[in-house]
Amino acid sequence: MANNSKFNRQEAIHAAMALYWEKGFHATSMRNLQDTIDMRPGSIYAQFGSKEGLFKEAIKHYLTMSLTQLANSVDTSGSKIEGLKSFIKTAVTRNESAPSNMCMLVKTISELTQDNSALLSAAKQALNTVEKEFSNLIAQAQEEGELDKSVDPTRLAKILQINIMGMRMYIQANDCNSAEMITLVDDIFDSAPWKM
Amino acid sequence: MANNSKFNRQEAIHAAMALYWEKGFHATSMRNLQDTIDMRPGSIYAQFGSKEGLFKEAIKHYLTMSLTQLANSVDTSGSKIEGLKSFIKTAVTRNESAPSNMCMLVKTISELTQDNSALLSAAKQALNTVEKEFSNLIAQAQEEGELDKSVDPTRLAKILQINIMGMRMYIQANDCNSAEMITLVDDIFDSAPWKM
DNA sequence: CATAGACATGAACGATCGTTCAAGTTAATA
DNA sequence: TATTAACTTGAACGATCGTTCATGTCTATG
Repeated sequence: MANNSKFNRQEAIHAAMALYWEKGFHATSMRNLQDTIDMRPGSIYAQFGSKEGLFKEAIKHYLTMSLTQLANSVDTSGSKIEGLKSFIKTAVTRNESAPSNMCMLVKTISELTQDNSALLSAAKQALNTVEKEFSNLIAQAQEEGELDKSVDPTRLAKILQINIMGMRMYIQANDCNSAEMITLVDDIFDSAPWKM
Repeated sequence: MANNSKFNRQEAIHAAMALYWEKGFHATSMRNLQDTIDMRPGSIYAQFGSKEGLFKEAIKHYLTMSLTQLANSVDTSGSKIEGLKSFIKTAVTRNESAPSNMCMLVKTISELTQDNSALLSAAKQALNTVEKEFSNLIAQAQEEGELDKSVDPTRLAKILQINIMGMRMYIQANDCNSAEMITLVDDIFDSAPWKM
């Protein structure tokens, strides 16, 4: 073996993810990626097979990051519901340093068609995993007496997803100030049918 | 003058809109468009100037269609609120014959970056026009005693937009059955803070 | 019938796309 | 130190991109 230490796979995937997240799949060219992750075409193709292969890795990495962030939120808050709330508030708060204010999975699902069916279903599945984790946390909160048992965790998770997607999309579409957005978030948290 | 009768500008724009709507801006090539709207490159560029120019026309046309559909909904229902509700229910109902289940403006705002700033702001502005029309209808409903005056029309319009965006995005992301979706829609309509 | 001018045509342009691969470089092993 | 295998490199490929323009086609007018 030889010459096998230089490159850091995780760093490359992370940088690629950031670029794909910002520009979307089609607007990101392999030459953009070459510059950003500082690898030459041969190495990229040896490692990831194709533009699609690298995108798949980017999605996987994005999902891992999201689930880790959610878990950290819960740990820090010491409460399932408060952790979930905090995670969601972060998601719907403008962040200039992030590649985009939208969820990368949502952007992908919005952009791609059946012409890239593998990537499309990978993104859908990842988003579903997040929703399932919401649902798990809600169920656990109920077991721990933190939340009324009358609401269906699956259903509540769904409604949360819809609201997060809507709010992030709204932020993308309007250059609204964050104070205004926070008020809206509070409204939505306070409103039926979930009462969190 | 001569040879000036053949081509129908509106038909061309309509067909182009459908293709852009389905595939998005970047994934739609001029050759795709040539085939779909049955025009040769020279004619397209004479009429629309560029790929961006044609997209701009597509957005304009989409906005016109949307506002017309909303007005028709209100006329048919004979009530501002019922018309608005019916318009929204149609929007969040799966429609296999439409180019996409998402709003073309939202798709565009999600896809594009500052690299296409003219198109991006055109889409944002169009979406804002729709929201303003929601707000107008709500205010009129209040004047006519159809809706409680305690809610702020601007604010309610915003919340409606957020929910529509969220629901349509959710439909795109999940291959959920429409019955399930309709129940969710009803839930959201029935829930605070708007009580429609 | 000839002319003029508006419009349609599609071959072709340079640029860039995703991708390949022969050649070079590196470091562990014999 | 020579060998070997893992890994990097970047020139180059054919395809396709958005766009241009010389040429052809058509019809209203003189």
